Amino acid sequence: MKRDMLEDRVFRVLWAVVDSYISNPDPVGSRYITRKYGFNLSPATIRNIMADLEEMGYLMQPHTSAGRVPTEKGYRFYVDSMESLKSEWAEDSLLKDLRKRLEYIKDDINELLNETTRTISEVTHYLGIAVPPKPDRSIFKKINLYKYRGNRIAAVLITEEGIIKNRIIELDPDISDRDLKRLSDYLNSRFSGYTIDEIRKILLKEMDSDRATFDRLISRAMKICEEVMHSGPNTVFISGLSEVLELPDFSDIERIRAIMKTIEDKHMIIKLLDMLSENDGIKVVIGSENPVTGKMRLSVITSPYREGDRQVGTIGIIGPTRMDYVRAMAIVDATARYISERLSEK
Amino acid sequence: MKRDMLEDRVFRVLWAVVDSYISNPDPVGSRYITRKYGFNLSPATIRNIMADLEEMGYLMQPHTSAGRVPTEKGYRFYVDSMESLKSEWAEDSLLKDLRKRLEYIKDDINELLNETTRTISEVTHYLGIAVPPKPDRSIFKKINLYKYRGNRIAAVLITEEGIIKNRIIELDPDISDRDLKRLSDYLNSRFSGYTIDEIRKILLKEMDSDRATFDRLISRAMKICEEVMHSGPNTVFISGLSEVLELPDFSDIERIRAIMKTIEDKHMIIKLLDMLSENDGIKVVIGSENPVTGKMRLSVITSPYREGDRQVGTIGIIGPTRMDYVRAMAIVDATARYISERLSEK
DNA sequence: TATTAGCACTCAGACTCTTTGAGTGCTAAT
DNA sequence: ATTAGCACTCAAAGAGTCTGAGTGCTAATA
Repeated sequence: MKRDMLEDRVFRVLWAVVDSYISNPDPVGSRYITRKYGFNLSPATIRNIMADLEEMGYLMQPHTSAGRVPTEKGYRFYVDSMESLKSEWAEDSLLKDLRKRLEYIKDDINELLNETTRTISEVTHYLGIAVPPKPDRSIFKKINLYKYRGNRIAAVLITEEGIIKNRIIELDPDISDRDLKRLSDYLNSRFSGYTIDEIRKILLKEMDSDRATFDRLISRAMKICEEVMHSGPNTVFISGLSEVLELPDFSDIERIRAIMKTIEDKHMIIKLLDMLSENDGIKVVIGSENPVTGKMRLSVITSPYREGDRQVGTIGIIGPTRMDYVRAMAIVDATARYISERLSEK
Repeated sequence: MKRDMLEDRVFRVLWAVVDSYISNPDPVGSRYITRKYGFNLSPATIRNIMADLEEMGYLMQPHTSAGRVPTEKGYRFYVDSMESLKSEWAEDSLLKDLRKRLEYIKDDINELLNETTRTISEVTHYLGIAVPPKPDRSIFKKINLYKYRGNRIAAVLITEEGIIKNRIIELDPDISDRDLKRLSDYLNSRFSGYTIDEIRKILLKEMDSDRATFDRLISRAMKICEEVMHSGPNTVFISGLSEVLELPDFSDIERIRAIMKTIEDKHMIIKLLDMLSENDGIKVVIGSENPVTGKMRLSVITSPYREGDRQVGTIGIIGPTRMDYVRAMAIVDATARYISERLSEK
């Protein structure tokens, strides 16, 4: 009993330190805690507790005569302890605002996501990020081929989800209109209803059977599919560079550089987000919990969004580890929900 | 005669100051000039000349006991005096490299431009920028409409240039397949061969005549055209944020912030580049010569690229006013040529 | 008359030294 | 178990000094 009381108190102090540090980037001292968080204890006692917390790895001192600052472990505790209070996250007015801002955006998913990242970054002052749906798991609906300048053809692929991919492809020079028609008929009848992923697999099989090498129709079809499906560099939307630079956390030039470098390498970001979006729900990665954010003291909060019942992409936030996790999580959560709603409506 | 000699000498000193300052961001002193640029004059004389140049507005002193630094007027002189030496710009090896790097990129113009900005930024260490072709002046080739989820239709527009725009449009709910066919036939027969700009004008006229308001076919057609043509947010490709941060010119955080803000506002950049690309050839804007780069001590170098004989877009560089103009101009020039070549081949 | 040597002067930047104050850990008293 | 009290630490800010690169001016020189 006594034991429990103690522990509880210890963690309330930890919580207070994190809470204070999040809203103000100065190391937190014992006196400040007593005054502001009204434990009925003297600074000396708090000091003892803090020393314990430091030993346990939740806090650290930037230098001997300074207050304490949370370690990643400390943030982790804070975040985990918040998760149970999910219901209280929402700041209604804020979230309503959010929706309002996105409401007027047209149905184009890219525009929607782009504007989403902007909005997120504006309200949080962190980086807003969004990965658009990968076509891999979307369903082939129709492909159209047009002749285009000599030996090139333009291929337009439409999926059930409304993703439209297009690409100009160089084909053998002498393809006739009739061939083209046959080709697109073939593709449409053959693949309609499969996911892109499945189609890719089918194509691989076909390729193995040597029959394909002789059948021009199929080899052409394959080429087209390959090209169209791989087209479009994997993009991520990122906004808020200027926002993020306003944060006191990024007053160090070296740090800014490191971050820019990371951000410019979109592949890395995509990889990171992919890792996080494997299953449902909001996720928080704190600093070195993930190699990408690694040494840069960055945290990432993400949530997948759905189209119907399938999750197709991810949105999120990148910010310093000293981040207002509660607010950020609320915002990411609400935004992801809203996007899902938009994509799934009707 | 004597007069000319003098003037010539004065400007050779100016040239030397700019040249030196460009390769090394320290204010340039009189002694340094005599040693490094081998005028057969004493530092004292150079000092006199520099004082003259300062009075004429070509140079300035950061503080009394420092060397001189070029003003914008000074840079302008430098750039203008270089322009006549255009032929010597090319560093062959560099330009060949450039081409090699872009060669393997597929025919997709966006990918090409994106990679172009990357390459430029990497070799110059400044920001690489590119504006993709505006569809406004490209020629309508074909539009295809597909039914898509209830009352929406997917419209895909192909232009002669191979720009493919697509958009999902909400139309009256009860459109039949036959109507859709009629609609696309109408659009295709009516507008084929016109530029997007022209079509827009035609549409405006139609709108005036009240006949249109009653003819469903036309009003629908109009809606579709409007939506498709306006679709796609105007984008600019920008690369090299991390590169640019390595420059000594951007060791000041405030400056970085200002720049980020400018860059994030793509509309501004587009506006800027549009202003510059009105006619042919390479352009250099130095600092406050343009309101956008205004107080930020940034310079912009741009060159339009062509498709066939029409210029369709712009590529360029943004960097600090203390920029290696000659090299940068050479690179922009060569790159624009190369892009034009690629777009116009076949 | 144009150039230059010489000299006094200026000033940013680097360095050192000191002060300040917030915060700690430890010990002894409660 | 808690706390008051005290000695100690250390970053940050300020003051003073030194240095060196660079200037402008004047008087001597070619």
